[in-house]
Amino acid sequence: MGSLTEENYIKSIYALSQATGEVYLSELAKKLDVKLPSVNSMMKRLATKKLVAYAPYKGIRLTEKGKKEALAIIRKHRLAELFLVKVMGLGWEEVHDIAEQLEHVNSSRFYERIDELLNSPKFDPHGEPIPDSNGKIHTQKRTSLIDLAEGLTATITAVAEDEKLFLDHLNTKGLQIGDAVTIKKRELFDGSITLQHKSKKEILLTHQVAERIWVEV
Amino acid sequence: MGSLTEENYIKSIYALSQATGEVYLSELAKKLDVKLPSVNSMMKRLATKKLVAYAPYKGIRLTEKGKKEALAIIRKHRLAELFLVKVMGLGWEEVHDIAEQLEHVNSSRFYERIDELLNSPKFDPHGEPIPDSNGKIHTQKRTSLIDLAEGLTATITAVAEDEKLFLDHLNTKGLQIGDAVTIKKRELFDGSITLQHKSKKEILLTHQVAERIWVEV
DNA sequence: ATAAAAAGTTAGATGAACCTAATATTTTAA
DNA sequence: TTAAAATATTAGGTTCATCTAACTTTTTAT
Repeated sequence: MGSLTEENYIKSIYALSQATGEVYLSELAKKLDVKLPSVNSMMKRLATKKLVAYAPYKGIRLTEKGKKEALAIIRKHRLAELFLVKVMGLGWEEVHDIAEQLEHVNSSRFYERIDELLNSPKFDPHGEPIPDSNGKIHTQKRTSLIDLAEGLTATITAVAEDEKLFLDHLNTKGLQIGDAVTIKKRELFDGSITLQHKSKKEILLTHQVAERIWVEV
Repeated sequence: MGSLTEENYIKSIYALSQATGEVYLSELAKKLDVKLPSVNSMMKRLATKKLVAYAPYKGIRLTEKGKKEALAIIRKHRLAELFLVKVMGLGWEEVHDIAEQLEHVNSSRFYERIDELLNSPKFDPHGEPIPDSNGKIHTQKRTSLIDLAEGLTATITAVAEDEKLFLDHLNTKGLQIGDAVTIKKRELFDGSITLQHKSKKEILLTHQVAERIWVEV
């Protein structure tokens, strides 16, 4: 296991390279809130440790070893989040920062027990899949609320952001994972969407919010 | 809040200065497994932060501010231990190392919830008192098993070591906090003690073990 | 009481993780 | 197609937490 800092680099590289398999050093620098030279020298170190493939002036990609480490950290993060919600009774909007710390706890026993207590869960409180202990992860095909035609009904399966502000917003709108919603109206002008919710209330979401909500039709 | 390293220094100073109010640099160095110059320079730093009182060639003592910080860490450690045992179902012999990591988690919400779930507990799984959120701690007068006369019956209230090897040993002997024991025989030759246990079994403890078990008559 | 042992200090070095300033390479767009 | 913008690198410096080697102060024991 690497240092806390190394783990955070690995995790961010994994997250940012999801789409293309690669990250720019500058993206990483921004995400981690450090300057480019810091990223540059860390990449050299992670490259000698065979955790990333890195050639000067080229994008960064994780090696298999690097991916495995990333998934182990993500597993711990998501197990921790679910544990904090289900066992400790915290809200889904307040668990991210705590899980950021718990994900670095080095104890297989601790995470074994969490996994047992939660009965080997498949998804975290935000609907994100939890990698299994071998790093296998179910990546579902994802449909966003903004891709649904008017009149369609769908179930919320996940949300794209694990940030307090966003989740607080969903709380005030009364939306949760598992909720069924029907598209009442899509505004052409600003992309906002009106939903019919199980609570019978109509809910207005801006495009910015709706695109971050994943559903299953 | 200081760094992880600083927190570990503070905690060790507190533990080692319990008896006399002071620690030698060399004791600290031994406990933390670092060399004397490391301790020396850290003490200068903690002194400028007003966490320790320290004069060259003199012993170290915590300031009030330092004590408060130490007690906050100890509170987190002991709450974590009890949580790991009571809520997560781990054994008292395996929670120390995990609690060493959890005690550095920076989240009042997390510890608030643990405290609530455990109903503001007063003692950790080893019988050590848990400081309250203001750092107030109940230090009980302590009687060791080796101080009891033959024929007396007492209840185990705490054990002096939070180390796997010691606790494993107590587990094999079948001893737990809360157990009632009667002193059957004290051997003058080697200080060992034979107990009558609630399980009706006789248990032989060496002096080394018996002196680490606290009881209430 | 003084010499040896124990305890503590200072100086200078190292590696991790960061920084700024200067420079080089690659991409993009006039 | 070349100049500007974006991206990446190098050089050299900082702080934290550690080290070794050399030295000083205090304690202890003959």
